[in-house]
Amino acid sequence: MTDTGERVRATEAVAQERAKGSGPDWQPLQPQTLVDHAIEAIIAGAAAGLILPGDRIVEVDLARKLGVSRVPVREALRLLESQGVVVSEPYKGIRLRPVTNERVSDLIEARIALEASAVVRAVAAGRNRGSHLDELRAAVAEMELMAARGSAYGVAVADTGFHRALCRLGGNSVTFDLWETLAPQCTIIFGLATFGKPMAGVVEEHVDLLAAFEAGDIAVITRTLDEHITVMNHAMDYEAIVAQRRKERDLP
Amino acid sequence: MTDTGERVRATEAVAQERAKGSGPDWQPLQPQTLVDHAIEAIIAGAAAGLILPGDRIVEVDLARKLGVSRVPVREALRLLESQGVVVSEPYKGIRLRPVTNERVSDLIEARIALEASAVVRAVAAGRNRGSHLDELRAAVAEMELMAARGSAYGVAVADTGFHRALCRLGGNSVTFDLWETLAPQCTIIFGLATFGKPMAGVVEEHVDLLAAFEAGDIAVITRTLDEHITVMNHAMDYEAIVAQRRKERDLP
DNA sequence: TTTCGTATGATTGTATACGATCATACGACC
DNA sequence: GGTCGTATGATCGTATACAATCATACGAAA
Repeated sequence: MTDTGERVRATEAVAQERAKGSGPDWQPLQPQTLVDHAIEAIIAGAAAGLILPGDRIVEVDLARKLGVSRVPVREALRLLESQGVVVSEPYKGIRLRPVTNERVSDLIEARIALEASAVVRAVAAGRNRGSHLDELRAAVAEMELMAARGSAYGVAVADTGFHRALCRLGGNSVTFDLWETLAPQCTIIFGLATFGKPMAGVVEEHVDLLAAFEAGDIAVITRTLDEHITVMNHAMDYEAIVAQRRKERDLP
Repeated sequence: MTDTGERVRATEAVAQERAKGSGPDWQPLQPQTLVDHAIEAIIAGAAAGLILPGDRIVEVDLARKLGVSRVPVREALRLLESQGVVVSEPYKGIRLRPVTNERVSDLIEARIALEASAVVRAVAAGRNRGSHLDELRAAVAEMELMAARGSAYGVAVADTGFHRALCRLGGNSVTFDLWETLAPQCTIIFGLATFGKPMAGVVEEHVDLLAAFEAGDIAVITRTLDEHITVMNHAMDYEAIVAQRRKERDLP
């Protein structure tokens, strides 16, 4: 049984444990340091639009807002920098990474590449049948529920869960960790875009994806994944969305 | 022209600039903070076997050895943690990530997946001809030179350069950054393994790879890349190598 | 003998204080 | 008027000091 050894947030750690299928086991609880809290807060703040892509992030301000000193904030920012969430220039400052349509496209493409690799491996290992699909099915069900309720956020969360589970089934912990690296950035971007229109279509797409996965038809899976790209990418102008958000915020 | 915005070491930044082919341009020089030095030192130390996988890393000791305070060391370790080079448990300690054969295999597989994705995109964009190949050719030449000199380390460096260039030609900065994330771990592992035997074979493989790339034959490229995996993976027992190193170090 | 409570040293997490660097603005000099 | 030197406030980088936590060892009580 592979253990990534990474530190993960408590909620995810639980989900990860559940996914192993070996029943509810004791989870060696990890202390939540202020660094972890800071990381989560920054991502959440970015996804909520409190800080917009390109915005300056001043350590002391952020530290004051979070009620901690600069040190944990700095360490959190360093970690986020290595994930590409923020960009930093020594002695000049840190800012939330600006969003360009090209970057969004690259981000999605990279994510798809990782997932495709994972899927191929999962199918090769026969992890595309039976109880292995439990988590995927649950995610789809959740997605349908949230779509019915009209909760775009809920759909987005379930969507992320689906792809995460898919990636984990590949069994390659490195690939999975890389995927996790990308996840926060996706959260931020899609959070800003409110994941607006499709909803119903998205759900259906995942149903298809799941079916193709169970059938082991890699060509179909790859094609379906690729459609994600084109839809996500050409359907929205993320730069415009950010500009719009900025205008809304700066005027009143 | 895309700018990843990441902080990179000066030497790499220069190479990156050169690779753009737009002539020697002014490089906006980046201050080298102690954090950067610490990162480099840790990776170098690990690759040189000063610290072995699984070894405890005590902040204050490392800080003393590097002649700096704990803060930059901590930040460096945070960054390396997010890259998977070290693992950390709050209040308990940080250690160099233990090496298992499975992990090495996963690492290589993930890297190959990224490179394959990049290659497909590079070929699709027509960046597999003419001056785009300059850097690749240079890397192969360097490899041949180093092989002739019998410098395993030199070959390894050139090898890394080749694959980095290949990945960059894909034009997806996210994919490239992910690849860079994996690079230090590969450096450490292959550094320990001394990259021993093949040498001549490795050089030849890259010549083939380059030819296939120029021909745009994706199937051949993929297959050649996959051979890397199996060779690297099944040819060596990394766990045994580390154990051997440890024994050598602990006894005298 | 086993188990539990407590003390102790080591190590990490966090806060504060200080030094280094940058961007900007202003005024002197040409 | 333009260019350069210099001052100033803001911000980041680093060092030091203190608090929190852990692993271990030791001893008392059952």
